[in-house]
Amino acid sequence: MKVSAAKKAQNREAILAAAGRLLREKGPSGVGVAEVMASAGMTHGGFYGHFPSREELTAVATAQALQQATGYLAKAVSDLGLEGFARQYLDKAHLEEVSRGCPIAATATDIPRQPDPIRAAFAKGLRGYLEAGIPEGTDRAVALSRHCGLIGALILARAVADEDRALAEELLLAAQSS
Amino acid sequence: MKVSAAKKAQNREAILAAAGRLLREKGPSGVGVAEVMASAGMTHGGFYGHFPSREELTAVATAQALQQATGYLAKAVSDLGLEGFARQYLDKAHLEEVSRGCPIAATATDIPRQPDPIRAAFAKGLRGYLEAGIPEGTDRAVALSRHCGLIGALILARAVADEDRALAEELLLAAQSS
DNA sequence: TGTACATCAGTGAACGCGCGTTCACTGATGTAC
DNA sequence: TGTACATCAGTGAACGCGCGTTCACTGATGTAC
Repeated sequence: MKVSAAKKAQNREAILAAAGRLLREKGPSGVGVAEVMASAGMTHGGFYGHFPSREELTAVATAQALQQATGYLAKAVSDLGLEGFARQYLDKAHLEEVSRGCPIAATATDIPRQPDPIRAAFAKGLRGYLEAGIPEGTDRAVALSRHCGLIGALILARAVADEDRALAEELLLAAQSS
Repeated sequence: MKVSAAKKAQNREAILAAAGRLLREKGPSGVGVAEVMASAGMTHGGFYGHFPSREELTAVATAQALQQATGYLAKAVSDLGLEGFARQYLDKAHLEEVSRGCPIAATATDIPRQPDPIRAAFAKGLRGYLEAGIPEGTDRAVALSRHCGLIGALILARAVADEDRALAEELLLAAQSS
């Protein structure tokens, strides 16, 4: 059952959207062909008409996720400044919003174990993200360090959120005021 | 071929040591029964005489790794102060020393996806680690925030170390003087 | 101290399951006339 | 505009592989006498 070219493009977007969600929820090795395709409303066999391999899909999804995050960051910093962004980033709601939240905090420790294309996509994406997160007139090192603190706090808070909610919220709050 | 009780205890330690290494290198789901046992000089079948399941081994290895890190942190903070520890923690050498380096920076984003016992071991271990990392007379929130920054910087630096070494080193340096 | 025997730590084959990938097939699309 | 046909997107069965777990077996340990 062939589908129209427009529908095929739409299916590719659905696959990528599902991969982006799974990437954040389960990490790069949690992006499974069968689950992604089911989540996009198809069966697994059709996957290879869209991407040459699971690895390639994961790399594209990684690049896309970091681009989305960069766009969001750039807008927030320009609208609210770095500290305004920090307040949003460290909001308690971000603890639970894993599947559509920051892809860096969701996957960072998995990256060194991934194959080349995924690591490359992440490295390129992270550089773009950080460059976009340095407001005019802010010292570069200070801003970089600030982003390390924000991302680190969210990662640690999420790691303990289920078992030690108090510590999770304390970390978010502590990182808020630098 | 039964072995002596002393040898059995020694084998258990070898299994745990191998698991601790693999935990840091490949994450909690990278602690595989066959690889751990081979690395400890045995075959996989004997594993279940030491631990009831792969999951239980991973939980014990996680608890042990965080205890080791806490011991190291406590000593460094008492000898060098928090900023002295920070300089050691952010040393370039720590980028490569994954298998015997900080287990938090090696596994943190994997933790929310792990089963209960592993998450519990991590949460308990992280609280202990952080409490041990607040020097006398230092504001609690400031110290917590500082640890978020250190761990976040190492995680991000490692994520890009292979593809963008300059950024990796810049992040370590930026986080040093925060 | 020496001997006979029960115990049990580790071996390696086997099983079930999930997952990435392949492939013959189907039937709707879109093109050539 | 209508018809005939080639194309090709998606289906679902099948394959190979790795991994966690089980189990019958072996032979060294350590205990009872």
